[in-house]
Amino acid sequence: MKENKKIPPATVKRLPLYLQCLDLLNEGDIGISSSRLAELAKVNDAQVRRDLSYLGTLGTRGVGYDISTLRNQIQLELGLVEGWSAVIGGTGNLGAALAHYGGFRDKGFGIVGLFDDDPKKINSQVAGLVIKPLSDLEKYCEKFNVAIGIIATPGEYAQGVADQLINCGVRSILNFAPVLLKNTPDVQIRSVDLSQELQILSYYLDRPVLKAVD
Amino acid sequence: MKENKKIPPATVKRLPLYLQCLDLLNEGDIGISSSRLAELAKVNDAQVRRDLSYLGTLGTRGVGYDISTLRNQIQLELGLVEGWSAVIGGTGNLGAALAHYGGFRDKGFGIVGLFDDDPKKINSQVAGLVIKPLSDLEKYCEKFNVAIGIIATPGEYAQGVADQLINCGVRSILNFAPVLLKNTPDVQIRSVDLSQELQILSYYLDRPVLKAVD
DNA sequence: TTAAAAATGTAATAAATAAATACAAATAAT
DNA sequence: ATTATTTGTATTTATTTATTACATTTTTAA
Repeated sequence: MKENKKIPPATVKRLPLYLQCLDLLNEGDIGISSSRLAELAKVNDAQVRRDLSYLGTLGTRGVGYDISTLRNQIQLELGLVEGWSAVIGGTGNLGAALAHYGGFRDKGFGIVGLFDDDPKKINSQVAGLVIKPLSDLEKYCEKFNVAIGIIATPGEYAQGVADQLINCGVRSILNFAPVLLKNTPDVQIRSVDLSQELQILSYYLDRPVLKAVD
Repeated sequence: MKENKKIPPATVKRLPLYLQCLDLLNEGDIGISSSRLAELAKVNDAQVRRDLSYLGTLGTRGVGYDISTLRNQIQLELGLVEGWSAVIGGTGNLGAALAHYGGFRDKGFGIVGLFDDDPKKINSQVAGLVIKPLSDLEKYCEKFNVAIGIIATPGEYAQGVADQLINCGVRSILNFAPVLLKNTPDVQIRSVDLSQELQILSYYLDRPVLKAVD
């Protein structure tokens, strides 16, 4: 368990963004300045330096940051080098999309199981994985030491799947179902609601002057 | 165009949440108090009252809020009654998932076109819609008065699709590709990066004591 | 009829976040 | 050597968000 350096949530949110920006650079590039990174990430350059300073003294005065050091340190801080295993509950279109999504594996997350309770789907394959019934969840969690559960079921099944995940020891859940999951102590739940995002966009649709924030 | 009442972004973000919570209530329920709604939405009850007060004087002191009035007013404020048309660019797994996703139609958004430049996909059907080449985008935008573009392509094509959408007069974009789109004046861009969400979750995975914020 | 309870609306305050400024310290370039 | 560059960080300022507190209104009930 890492000690709690207490990086502000707003900074944690920007770290993946910085990582993304670093991937835009040319292969040959060695270093980058805070101002250049700020430009790519569309934030203030002092903010970049402040954010990065939470990870330690990474840069060199008068020079800038070494790109590969920066990438490594951010990945380390975010825990992207731990090889976390994840499972996906729900294998409809969204579940399948997530299973195929290369972005997860690129970032060090391995999808080790797909689960669904629809008899028509069980034992069929998606993205090279055989869909299993949720009753097999515990077995998988033990075998692969699953750290993350991704919920992609219709709303009405989401809480049930969450309960089973938590019951199997999963302590981090990324929820794509359009429901608010119950809070459980020591369980981190992060929800992404596609329709809510569209609704927020809709508000600003009529009001081009206003600027939405993240 | 609506006048700019300037509702704080944090409030705009919670309005869809309140709408979701209202849908959880029993059919028979007529009214709801700020504290009950706060409990469902997991926020402070004063926050609920403050948020709702931006929409006008909706409640009755000593009584609470009329559920259907509340629902109507939030929908009105968010522009969910305008029947916006949307198109989806990119018809891979994620695009298909979004095309099938009922949550959009439920909230008043109509998907009127699917676009992809992969010859193997053009003219095939997904969710009852025929996939068209992006060269047809302009025609569709005129015909259906498309207000929203949803980008679900791989990262490398996202900016190109965005440019075409903007060129066709689309002024609101919901981007699911893992790239930062260029800012364009008067164009609202909202990005959802699935892998970034997972990375943020990953940070908190090792630090159960800390509490993530949205 | 009056008093107590319930609940909103909002002013005032507090907390968190973000942005800007400033500058010493380290490095590189001339 | 001197100048220019750039980090790291302290300090300040501004902005946004969240919370507290309470007057006001309505309902309930004694």
